[in-house]
Amino acid sequence: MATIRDVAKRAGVSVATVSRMINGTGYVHEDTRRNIETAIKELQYTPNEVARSLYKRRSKLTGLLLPDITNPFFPELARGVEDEMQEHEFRIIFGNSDEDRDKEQEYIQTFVQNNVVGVIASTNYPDSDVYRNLNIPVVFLDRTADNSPSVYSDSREGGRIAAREIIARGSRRVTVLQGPKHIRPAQDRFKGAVEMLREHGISCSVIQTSSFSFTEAGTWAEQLFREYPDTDGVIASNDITAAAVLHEALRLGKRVPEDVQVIGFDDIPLSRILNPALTTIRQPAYDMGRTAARLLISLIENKPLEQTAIQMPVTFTERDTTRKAVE
Amino acid sequence: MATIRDVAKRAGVSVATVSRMINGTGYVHEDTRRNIETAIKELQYTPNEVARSLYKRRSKLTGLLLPDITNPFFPELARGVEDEMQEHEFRIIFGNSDEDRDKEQEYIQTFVQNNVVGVIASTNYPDSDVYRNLNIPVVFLDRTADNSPSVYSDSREGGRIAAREIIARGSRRVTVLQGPKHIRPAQDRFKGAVEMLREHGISCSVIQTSSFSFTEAGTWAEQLFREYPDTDGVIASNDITAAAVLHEALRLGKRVPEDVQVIGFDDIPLSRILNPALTTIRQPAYDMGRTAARLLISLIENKPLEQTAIQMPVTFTERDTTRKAVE
DNA sequence: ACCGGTTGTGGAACCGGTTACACAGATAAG
DNA sequence: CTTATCTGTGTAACCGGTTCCACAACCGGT
Repeated sequence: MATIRDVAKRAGVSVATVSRMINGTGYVHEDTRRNIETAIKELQYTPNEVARSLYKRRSKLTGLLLPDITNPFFPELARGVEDEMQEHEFRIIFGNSDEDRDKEQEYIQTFVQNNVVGVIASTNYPDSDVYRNLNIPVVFLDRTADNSPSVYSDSREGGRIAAREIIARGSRRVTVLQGPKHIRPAQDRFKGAVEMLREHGISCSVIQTSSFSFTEAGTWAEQLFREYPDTDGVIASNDITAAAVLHEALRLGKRVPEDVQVIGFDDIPLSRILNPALTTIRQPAYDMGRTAARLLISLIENKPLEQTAIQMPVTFTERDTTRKAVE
Repeated sequence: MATIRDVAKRAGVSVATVSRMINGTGYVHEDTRRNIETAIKELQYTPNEVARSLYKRRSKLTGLLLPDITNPFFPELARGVEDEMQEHEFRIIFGNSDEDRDKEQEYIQTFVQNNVVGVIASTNYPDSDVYRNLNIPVVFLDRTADNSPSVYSDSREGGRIAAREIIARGSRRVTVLQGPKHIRPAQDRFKGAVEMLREHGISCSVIQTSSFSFTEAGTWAEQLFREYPDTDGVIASNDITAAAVLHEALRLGKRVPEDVQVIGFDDIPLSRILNPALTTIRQPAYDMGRTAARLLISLIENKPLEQTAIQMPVTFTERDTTRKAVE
């Protein structure tokens, strides 16, 4: 690997001049510039980012912390983040937290040890010391913290919409899947749904789930129809569990949406491919990722900002697991 | 951020001693050790990995290059890689290549600029100069290159199995989805399937697809049933396209598996949740990721290896989009 | 001819670690 | 008692960049 000194020697100048030429800071004579350029080409020189980062105390790296890339909602976020970062020459150190505080802390620590310039985190503990003591910008993604930069969607409203729509379409014995206790957005969705159900005087059954994993989702679905066999409407806590519920309902010979309606949450790519296609509350995941990255970059560059807590719209996406609304 | 000099000053020793104590190299008196430990705690010191990396010319970072994290097959790989790396204290710089040579090259370059110790890449161009000139270990994942360390599965055999099983279950007018031209495993699956079909004297129709995206998958599915309406068996190039085919078949009122059988490839998590659940050729994605990471780590640590090209088994996973085999 | 500003360049300190080397005291062996 | 070895520590060079500062040549204006 060629160093800046090799280039300097070959071009017959000092390292300072090479550095200035590369970074476009300070004066460099046209002839010198050409010499350096050819030297760089001949040696296939590329600057060592580590050395740069050490002196400047800031790299071109950012940290991205997500609960679990295996949950199809997160790759969308990740991709949005990545694309935006990529366009601004930032790179990403990535980690899965599994919603685990220790793992999360460990990652954040290695992020700072590597001089990252900023962090995007999807965490349940935005108020923890780990973040408070960080002296680089952090953007919370899919999660909120008061007064902190964040990009999230209105889960409570999403829950309300789901309930409103399922009621409007005739379900009266609704079961709501509560979602993992420690995951804020899941709880907010749940609250929103229950709230709206109550406002309409409709009582509901509840199934408490403790993860979003594909394998366990089937279990909740079975439990649901075992405990509440006459359910005629299910509000799931995300699309994965909704898909499992749908699967189980059909397995039991129920017709969807005629006998049971199902509404999911997220609108992951697979939802439109299910049979019947899943009605769901859409979060614009990819855009959320991009927006979070954009926000972080602004923070990094100290740009003035109108708002740093960005709420994204949640939309009712009507497909085939719900009936037509009665006017 | 506290530096090693701060710690040294506080503990009343030199930086060399602190460094030795932290790294467990050389002698350190028990009393001195305790002093340093408390100093570290009081200052909340963590070593700057960038400085380390600069001197040692190797970091604790590895590069992971995948085509598109949005394709549900890759998060499984990524997760496998991440978990194994995590357990060995390595971190990951991540990038999506979109199967694009330039983007790929750009990422590899920034990987080396950041002193990564190794790279895991899922690329269509394993023989390109980018990799040949790399003087750090590379493991190709989901792709092969002769004599290079790689972890992949036997796509051709997978294709053969898919064809064999769909024939055994009675399909005679089979359509094979070819998959993107530049993606090796997709072509191998295709070849395997066509080969086996020919061996059984069964001719087949072919639909050429050019991506694995969710949005376009629907288009290929429509085209398939438009051009070959009497198809009674579909061998898809992966589970996403299979899901789209399944969706379209049902939309057209065909019964699956009675009228049309469908076999996918990959066995992504969603496959078992589809209705009917998708029969597919399984690749052990998570394990592949883990294995690749393990292999890379061995390479990094210069461990002697029996084999560096690791082929993973591909298994026929029978679910409900195929009929029972006739004996 | 003199002065101030612009242009162009190099030397050297610095970022925060690691490690080669020197050295001193203690201990063990002969 | 001498010498070799082990223990424990500090000084300073080094990794590969960036930047401060000094300095020289050149320019135009007075």
